Amino acid sequence: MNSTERYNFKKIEPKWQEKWLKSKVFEARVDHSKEKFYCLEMFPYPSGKIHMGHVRNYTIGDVLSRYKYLKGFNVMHPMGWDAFGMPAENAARENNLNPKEWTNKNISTMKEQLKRLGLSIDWDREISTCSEEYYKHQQLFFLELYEKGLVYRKENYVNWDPVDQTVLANEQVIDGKGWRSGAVVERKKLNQWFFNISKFSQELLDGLDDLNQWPNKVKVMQKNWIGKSFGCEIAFKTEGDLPIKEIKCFTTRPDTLFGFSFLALSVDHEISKYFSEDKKFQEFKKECSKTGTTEEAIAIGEKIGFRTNIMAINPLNPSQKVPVFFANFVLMDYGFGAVFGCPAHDQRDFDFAKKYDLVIKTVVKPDNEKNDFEVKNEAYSGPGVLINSEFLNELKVPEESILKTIDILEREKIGKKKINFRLKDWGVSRQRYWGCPIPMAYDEDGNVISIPKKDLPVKLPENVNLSSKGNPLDGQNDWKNINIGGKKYVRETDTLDTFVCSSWYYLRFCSPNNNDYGFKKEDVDYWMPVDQYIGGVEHAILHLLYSRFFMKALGYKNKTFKFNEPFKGLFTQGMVCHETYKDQDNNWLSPDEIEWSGKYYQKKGDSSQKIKVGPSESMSKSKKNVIDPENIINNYGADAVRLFILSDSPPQKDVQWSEQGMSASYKFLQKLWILHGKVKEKIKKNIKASKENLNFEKFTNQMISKITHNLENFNYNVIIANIYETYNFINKEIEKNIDSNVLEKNYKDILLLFSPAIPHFASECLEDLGYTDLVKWPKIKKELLDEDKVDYVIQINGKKRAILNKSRDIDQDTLISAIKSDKLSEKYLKGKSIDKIIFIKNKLINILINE
RNA sequence: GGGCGAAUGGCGGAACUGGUAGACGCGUUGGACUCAAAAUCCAAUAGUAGCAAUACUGUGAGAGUUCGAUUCUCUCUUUGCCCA
Repeated sequence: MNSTERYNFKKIEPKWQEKWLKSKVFEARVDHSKEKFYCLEMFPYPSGKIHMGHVRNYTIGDVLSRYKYLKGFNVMHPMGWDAFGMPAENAARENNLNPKEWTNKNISTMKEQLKRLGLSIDWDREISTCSEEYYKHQQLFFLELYEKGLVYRKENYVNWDPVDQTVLANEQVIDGKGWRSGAVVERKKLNQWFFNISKFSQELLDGLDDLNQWPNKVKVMQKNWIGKSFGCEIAFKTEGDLPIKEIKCFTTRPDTLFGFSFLALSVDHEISKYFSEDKKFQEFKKECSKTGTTEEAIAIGEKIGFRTNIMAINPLNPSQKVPVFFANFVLMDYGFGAVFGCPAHDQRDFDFAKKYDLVIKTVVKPDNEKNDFEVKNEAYSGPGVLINSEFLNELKVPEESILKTIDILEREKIGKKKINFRLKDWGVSRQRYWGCPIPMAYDEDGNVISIPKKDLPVKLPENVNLSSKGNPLDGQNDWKNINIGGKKYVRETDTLDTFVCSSWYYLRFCSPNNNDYGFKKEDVDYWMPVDQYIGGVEHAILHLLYSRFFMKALGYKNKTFKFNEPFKGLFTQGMVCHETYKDQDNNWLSPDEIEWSGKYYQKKGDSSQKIKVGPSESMSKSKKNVIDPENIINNYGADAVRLFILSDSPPQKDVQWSEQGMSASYKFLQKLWILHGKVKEKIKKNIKASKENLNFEKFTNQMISKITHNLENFNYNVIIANIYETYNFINKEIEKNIDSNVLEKNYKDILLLFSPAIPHFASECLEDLGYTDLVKWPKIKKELLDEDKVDYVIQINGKKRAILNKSRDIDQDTLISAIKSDKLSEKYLKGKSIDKIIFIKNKLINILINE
């Protein structure tokens, strides 16, 4: 090598990538003599090309894997493809392709792109969820869960797109219309398959306590999603001309029962059937569906009700009878689809009562109010004391009041203590082609049977007409009509939600080639749980909760895993953002359609078109603020991209893409390369010296300590700063006379410290010095960390006045006399008396004087 | 509406357990090299005053605890994210 030669990543990066692949250094094998480390990033959806979000996600994971590898762990760092899903089906329909071909083509493109990032992946473990080899195991799991009673079928309301003849997920309904067809979405009852995730509500909640390596915010989100509430089930007796004698409600505030002034029902409540002939009720129902059924619409929208002729009786005060309403703010999903209204202490009930002129009776007063306190302009939902509640008066709200009231209700057999969860069962049926077939069938009477396990997998048929309306599998008569044991059956034509595929892929990575079951127990026992899982926070709830559920469901009843939770550590990285640009007609422009004129941005080659620069937002195709990683890697190389994507922000926060930052990272590697040449030359000179050695050793040692600490804490942006610091230091120090042996040893350690972030570069430099097979993370020499001289901060009355470099471990008096002999004394202490001295060993002294 | 965070130079961000605020990078300015530009190198860069040494102010605002607060406590403001 010649030090004047530029660092040629185009030659060097492919060289190392090939080397790593051929020598299988990243191949993971069960080895009980070593401690394992399972590093997993959320696997990508093969949409076509990788994007910057992937680059960031996988770079973060790679830094960690490489570090753990050097630390001596047996690392497993696999990669796969979340390959089923709608985009493939849509793309295939639009371009008249086969989803499988489309998907596999994307996979091979993206795989090549990922390889060019130099990731330390064991590609022998690659899996794809759309392969039979994968989904056949999933079908078996489905049957196992079915046998355990964790899978069932029921009728449920869905968002139905009447044009596309399909079910839409909530997020596919935009302003009440289908995202693709634009048709007004209907509510429709459909038979669907469900996973009984709510059976594990309490377990899923309790499990969160043990996940101390998860971000707190994710745990809080899951906790809220599970939504445990403690309360009471109350049966209200009713009067009226309907054959209904009581209505059950769930409430978390039974203590406000004396403030009861109406009972509100969901329009889907079973009682609604008695009103099916009532035109006014039908109109009301229609009105309700306009405002939408999401809780958001309900919270913001107007509360409306439909008054029935039924009256409900207050169980604690039978002389009180209140009207029963249907109301748009009650959801059938929550409790029993019925709530009792206490306007004084619930804002929603308050608004409703005002509108329909209902009684507002105050039953809770804040502690600092008198007994005649009355709720006036808004509901009071805070703590206090019960009033106007007869035998409940003076109970403390909420500590005493709720439990005491429940006791009374239970004694009187009016109510029951109850825990309610918000978490609903997981509907897994999708009326789609490109998914895992559900291994079930129906006989002529509609009775369900499961496909015999020996007949698995239920393969997806290949040549399917995707342009038909509705579920393409419905039209596949050859495929759908089957014969089991001489009897005719029709296959289930729905496929599984793709979240099912991603709920167990982390297990498959442990035994990717095991043919007769989804995994091998001994593999899973060794590798699981995932030590570090890395991905976007957008999966904080669904994917992570489903995976946790799946683990528990597989272990339920028969199998026991050595662990309860699939992901021991979780890290959620931020998004990659970029400025947005619009021309004067408000059309989005991509960064390469614009240029800097010297004063403002203009359209390339058109100085008359001034560009409006918008805020930096997450990269998205619709806003055209996307930077294609492939171009960037071609121009700057993988290490430079890794360096930049790590450098600018802490990994858990959003990072702002900048061209300048990117090119600075590239230039830095060039400088580092030149420096490497200088160091190498110095090493070759075989200098014997001792004078400056300690300096270099101390610095290296400090860097080992800093970078190790920062790696352990995901401060990856600081690691990059540490690399720059190291460059600055060596670049100055190298001018001095350094012993060649010492230089070589320490510089080798420094290159090792660099290698998780910029692996190609570091490997090349190490090889250039003759180090080819290094798997040892440098150790800190404790004795070098302690300097024999220490900077003491000298404060006078809490203000920093000087820094004195004195011997380590000196006592207070020695330091004081040193200060007194310093010019400091003349300036600040002369003629003043010292009141008090605060002395912190090896750090600081604070002298308090009389001014 | 509820929950959880965040707020530090022109910008992104450092600061281990309360103990030198602003590491590192970007940008900007000045200089060197060059016929010139780019690239590269050197230097400066929180604010105010000053030629300077230096002094004072300063981590969203206000209070509190402390010898000492970016860090701990309370109130407020702004903002982000999540559930809706």
